[in-house]
This record gives sequence, structure tokens and C-alpha cells, in this order.
Amino acid sequence: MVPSGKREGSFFDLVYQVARQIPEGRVTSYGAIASCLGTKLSARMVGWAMNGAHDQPEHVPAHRVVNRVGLLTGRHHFKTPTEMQDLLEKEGIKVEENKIVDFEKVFWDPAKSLL
DNA sequence: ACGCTGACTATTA
DNA sequence: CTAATAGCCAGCG
Repeated sequence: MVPSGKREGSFFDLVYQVARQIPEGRVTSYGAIASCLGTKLSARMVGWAMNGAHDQPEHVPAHRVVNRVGLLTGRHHFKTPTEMQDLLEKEGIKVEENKIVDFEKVFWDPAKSLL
């Protein structure tokens, strides 16, 4: 089961802030964010944090966060499974079969922004 | 307080 | 190539 009404305590809040730093037309991976936070081994927590992002008062571009291969693994958690892909395509990101095309080209490194 | 689960990643077989 | 296993951390019952 997955916790829904949780409260941002620390790690989650960091994930949300990093996710908001993702520029349009760019995407990042859970591992990249986790690494940026220092918990690079806990990429799961990042994805889980996204679950709570849904509840955040601010818009968290969770649709710009995908797994390491650019696969839209989290699309199932959206209101609609097509919303994630639709949003990415609107930003100029090509998506095919739930996977980001040219993932390496649109990949955005969070650590780079915090540099 | 303990155990289970999970939108991941890397390694091994 | 695919399948299985281990590591990580935090919230809920």
C-alpha cells in the first residue's frame, strides 16, 4: 500500500524542490535526484516522494521525472496514465511507447542547477 | 515499536 | 537478452 496523506518531513520536501528546478523540455531520473540529495542509493524514496508531490500545494512536475532509462514508470500514478506523456510531448519531449526519445539529450542533471 | 511495501538502481546468474 | 536479489529509507497498520 502506499501512504497518501503524509507530511513532508525533510527528504520529501527536498525532492519536491529539486523537481521544481527541472526546466521545461528537460527530464531527470530518480537516481539523479537521489544522488543530488545525498541518498543516491535510495532512488525509491524519490519516486515515493513524488507520490506525495501529488498532495503538494505547489505544482511538482513529477511528469518530468522518469527512471534511469527514460521510461515513464510513474505514469500509472497520475490522474490519467496519458497525462504524463501528453505533458512531456507538449514541452517538446518526444515520447514513444511510454519511453522518452533522446533521453540523454533532454536529460537534466539537478546537481548542475545547484552548482 | 515491528514489519510490509514501494513511481529505483546495480549486480549477478 | 531476461530474471532474480540486494540495498536503501520513510510512512502506515
